[in-house]
Amino acid sequence: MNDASGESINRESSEPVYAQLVRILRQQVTDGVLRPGDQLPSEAQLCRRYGVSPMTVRRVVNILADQGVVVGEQGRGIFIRAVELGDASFQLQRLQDLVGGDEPATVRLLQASIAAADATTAAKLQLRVGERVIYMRRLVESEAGPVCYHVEYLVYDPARPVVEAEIATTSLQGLFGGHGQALIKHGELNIEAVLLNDEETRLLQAVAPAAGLRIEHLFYAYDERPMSWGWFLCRGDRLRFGSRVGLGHEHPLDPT
Amino acid sequence: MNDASGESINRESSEPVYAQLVRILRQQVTDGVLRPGDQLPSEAQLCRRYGVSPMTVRRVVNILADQGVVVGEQGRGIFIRAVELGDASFQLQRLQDLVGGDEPATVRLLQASIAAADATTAAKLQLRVGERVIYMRRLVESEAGPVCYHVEYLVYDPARPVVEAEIATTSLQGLFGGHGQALIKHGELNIEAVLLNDEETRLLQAVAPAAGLRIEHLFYAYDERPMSWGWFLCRGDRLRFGSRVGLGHEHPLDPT
DNA sequence: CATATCGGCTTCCATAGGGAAGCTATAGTG
DNA sequence: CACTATAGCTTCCCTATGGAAGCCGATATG
Repeated sequence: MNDASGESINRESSEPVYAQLVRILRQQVTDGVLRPGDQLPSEAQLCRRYGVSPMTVRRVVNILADQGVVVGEQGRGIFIRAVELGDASFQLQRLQDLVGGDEPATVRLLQASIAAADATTAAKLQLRVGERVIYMRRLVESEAGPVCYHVEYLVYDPARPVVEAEIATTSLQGLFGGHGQALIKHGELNIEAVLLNDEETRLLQAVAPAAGLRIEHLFYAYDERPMSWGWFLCRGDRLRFGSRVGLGHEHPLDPT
Repeated sequence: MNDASGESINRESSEPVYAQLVRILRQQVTDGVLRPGDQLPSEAQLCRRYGVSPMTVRRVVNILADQGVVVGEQGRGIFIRAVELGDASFQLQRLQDLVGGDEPATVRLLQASIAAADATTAAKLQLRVGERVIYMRRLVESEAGPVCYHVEYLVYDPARPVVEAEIATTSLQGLFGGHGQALIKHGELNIEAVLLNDEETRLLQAVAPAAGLRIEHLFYAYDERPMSWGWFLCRGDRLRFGSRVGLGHEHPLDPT
């Protein structure tokens, strides 16, 4: 009450105390009350000021720290971090949102066949040239036209027959969600800009020469053997990844 | 001791208990002991099993949860999450690392002059057409040749004269780190694939037609007014962003 | 048999308190 | 004056405990 420094904790709210405090402190940063380089009140002071326990304050500081808002230096204090260009990160999730946003995009299966691995594919999937792979091509279409062209090579394993559902996947959710039956242990992604070749240009109904975003993916099964290699090819003018740094907006890692 | 289920907590280690437990549980996931959909032992069980306090277990679970390894459902349990394509995120930090990795890239200032804002620039910077802006062009070069072309428009504010240091920035660190003197409140980033125009092709010593990655940035000052607009243009074949999903590797958010 | 209640489990939140390690400025010593 | 020791602050870690809210199955009741 004698403290005119803004909001205080509402004990009745359904919002947890720690979340409230995170919000309050973030707000002070966006309002410019706290600026990069400034020192936060010490944890003990925050306890008194907001009437919460040390553990709660500790938790709040931890959250703010790995949100990149503050940085703590043992024995010195907690300081507001300056915004850096390198903080930006692009979530692949956005691709799903973007395309699935207005009108849920449909996925059309262009081809699904069994082929022999060529040199490149064999190298990626750690097979010998000529071994059998499942070759699939899909086209993601929104109402505005084709957006994304997806090529994928799957290791053909008679012991683990590829389920129909896998091939017939016709939703982006299917492509993004559990690939197969959650057989994937981990994956490596690469993103780069490329020139579309003739076929790609035609499929995406672009005008040559056209640039595209190529998102390559390589997934490994639980036995650490490559399982799927492929890439998404998106028209440069129809797909854009956005990101934000600093505050003045909701943090991507925020809950709810 | 009677518990053969792997590692236990080392009380003497300098590694904090919570960090050890995080590591142990992650390891169990990568080893396949715990698989997507599996339920973790309850928090109480984890306490007994590893001889740590409930609060510590709670903290561990929180960390794993926002690392995306597990997901907790109130009243039911904590479950291992399946790897999803959408989990991938590309850190702009990598650009800095990539170029600054082997041989630190140099930044050459091609131009720095005062110009009148055209329609596009004025719109971005919320100025009127014709108002003065600082126009800068930089070329980032590694020993392998030009990598990145940077164009930037700064609002010309006589009250806040642009420091020499700002213009003379010749290191990537300078470009990425504190832009100016940490005047930036927040920024918006966009990444897309584009065709290089003639000048860009020439500067980057590419062969037309060539594709490039365009990273556009728009920075706001603390008064919420745009302050800087520009973009990085990188040769598609010289820059690639990598990312990983799932385990079997160190998590990007891990400390130290 | 169908339905409702309850008890035991779960995740989650918050508190109070104690202690280790690190920084800094001050007081004391040569 | 130069240098050292110390006291008081800081972040950071961990424990022990209690309670809220949600899920689920067993038990009792119509």
